[in-house]
Amino acid sequence: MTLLGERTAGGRLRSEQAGETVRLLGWIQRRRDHGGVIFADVRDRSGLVQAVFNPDMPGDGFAQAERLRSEYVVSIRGRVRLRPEGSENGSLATGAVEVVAETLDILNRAKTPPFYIEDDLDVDETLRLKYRYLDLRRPEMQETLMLRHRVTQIMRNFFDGHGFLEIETPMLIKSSPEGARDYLVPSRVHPGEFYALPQSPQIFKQLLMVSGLEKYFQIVRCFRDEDLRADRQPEFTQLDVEMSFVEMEDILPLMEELMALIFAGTTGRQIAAPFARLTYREGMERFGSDKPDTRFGLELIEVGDLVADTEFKVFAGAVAKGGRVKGICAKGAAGLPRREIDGLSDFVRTFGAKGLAYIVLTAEGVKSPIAKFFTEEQLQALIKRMGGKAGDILFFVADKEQVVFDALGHLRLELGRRLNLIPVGVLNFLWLTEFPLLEYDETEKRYVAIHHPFTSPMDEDEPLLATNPLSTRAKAYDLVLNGVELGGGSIRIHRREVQEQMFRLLGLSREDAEAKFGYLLEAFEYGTPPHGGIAFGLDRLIMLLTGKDNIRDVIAFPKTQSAADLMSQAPSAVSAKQLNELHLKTDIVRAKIG
RNA sequence: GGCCCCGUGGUGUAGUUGGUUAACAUGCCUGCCUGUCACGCAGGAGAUCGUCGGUUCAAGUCCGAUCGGGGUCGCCA
Repeated sequence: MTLLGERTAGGRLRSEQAGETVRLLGWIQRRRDHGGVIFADVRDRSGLVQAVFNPDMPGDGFAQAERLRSEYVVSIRGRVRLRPEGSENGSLATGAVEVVAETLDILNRAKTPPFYIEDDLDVDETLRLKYRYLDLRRPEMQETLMLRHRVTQIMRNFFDGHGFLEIETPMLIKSSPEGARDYLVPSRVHPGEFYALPQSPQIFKQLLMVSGLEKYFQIVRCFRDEDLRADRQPEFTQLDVEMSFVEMEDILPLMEELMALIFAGTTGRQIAAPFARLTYREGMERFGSDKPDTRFGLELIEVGDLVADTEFKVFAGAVAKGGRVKGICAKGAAGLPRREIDGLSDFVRTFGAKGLAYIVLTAEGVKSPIAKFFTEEQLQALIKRMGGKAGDILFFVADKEQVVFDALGHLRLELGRRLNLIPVGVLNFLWLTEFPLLEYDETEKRYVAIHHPFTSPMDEDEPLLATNPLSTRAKAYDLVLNGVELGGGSIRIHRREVQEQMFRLLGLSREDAEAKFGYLLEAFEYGTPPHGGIAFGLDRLIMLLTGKDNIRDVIAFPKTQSAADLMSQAPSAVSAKQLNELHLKTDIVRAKIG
């Protein structure tokens, strides 16, 4: 019998196993040497169990046990027995039993690790990332990866059961001009030319629909060379889905079913379907966001009509210039110190607002730097519209529409956090629909696709493409959970003329469109079924399921904010020989490397 | 690219208005200990205070730059 063949999962031993002979394979979590008897907690993937070494054990076993240190790798053969009465450990799953060692083999010794291998670790993340293989020994990290595995298994079973095919798409693909910055891979065979790593398998999955595969899914790595955030890594994993002959109403319920299965199969939470829906417009007007967190109120309230004719030029002027004035009634916020209110002013400035007007409502009356600009009637009308009561603060932003939404949307979230309005344990799933197809990019002076250039306009809005592109709505949808965008998709364009019109709107010349996307346009001429799909960010989903607050904690080997791997030291310089083979020269002067 | 926070024995922290032996806990090493489980007791080793430069009689402490990490705005179809 091999070691593995007779192995027992130590963390699963219970009193029922008392009397059994077992083989433990694992790591020494901690050794407690009492001179005459030695205890050691043995850790494996399944958990911890206490091994006991007595001086009368056969051979040199006890002498070996005296040499044990943290993280030594051991093989222990012994007998499970109930712990002596009074020495049970209630805080350990295996605390009713212990393994009385008969043999001990030290399979490998270990240096003292740079940090403790235990949960609730309080150590610089730099160190964890440098020694990621040790960090991943910690139970909470292992549980996260196990949960992640369970989620992908549920996904695969689900899609298999619904007749989907898991099909791989290439990782070395053509660079495309739209969207995020590409990661480029130089071609050795084609000097001066480059592949891109996929930002998503978008075009390939559409071509699979052209091919008649009908139902596709893939759990696939995607790459975007943009700056990192707590929830953004340069490489991340998507659940990618595409179906033929579908409309939005086919896709959304299917995804709701999947989400319910995932939550039930991991956290055990039951999820009510169908999910709530909100149009993009409503999301912006009420929450100032296209991914609203609907777990709490503090909705944005329109006051433009009430302030258009007042003496307060900031408000009246904004309305006169076609801008907007909206407010938030912060319930019970009147206790906020002046300094904190001023801080909120700086806060909204980061989102482009020029300032934050406020009215504090107290039992004695209003306190506000802007109250003097309003008549008593105007003031009362404002307070009434906002539903303000004594103890509240009314906040206002007046600006261009997008700035008002953005500033108040973020202010709403910030106030929700500060005032502890966000309930724990609530899961608010929400579909956002009717996104605009396009927006205008001021820096590039052209339209850009909000979702991507392959998204179909809504049927009734198709004529608007020619007359008023910005008001065209898309057959696009996002799934939002508690203010986090889990994923999104759309019904795609499947007719060449419409796709060409789209490219024209995006400022691509006929030649550019042909050069960049000619193969897709041509494919559309060979009988392309109507199709659509969706993609979910797997890492973010796992982050929500595990309650982690950053994406690095749900990825086995993540990168830092500067896109580096502290363990392997990637990226790194390469040899002149490698560069020569790829016909590359850099303008970076650096010390010669090996 | 902008703004903010952090960097002191292996680890987590303290270090006052700049002042001479950089403190505490834990870990590590040695010895003792037969029922611990954050075992206990006794002893010991371990730091050029991220790096470079400046101010000063004197810098962990003040100033500047730089490197590394984190958060965020821009960016992320």
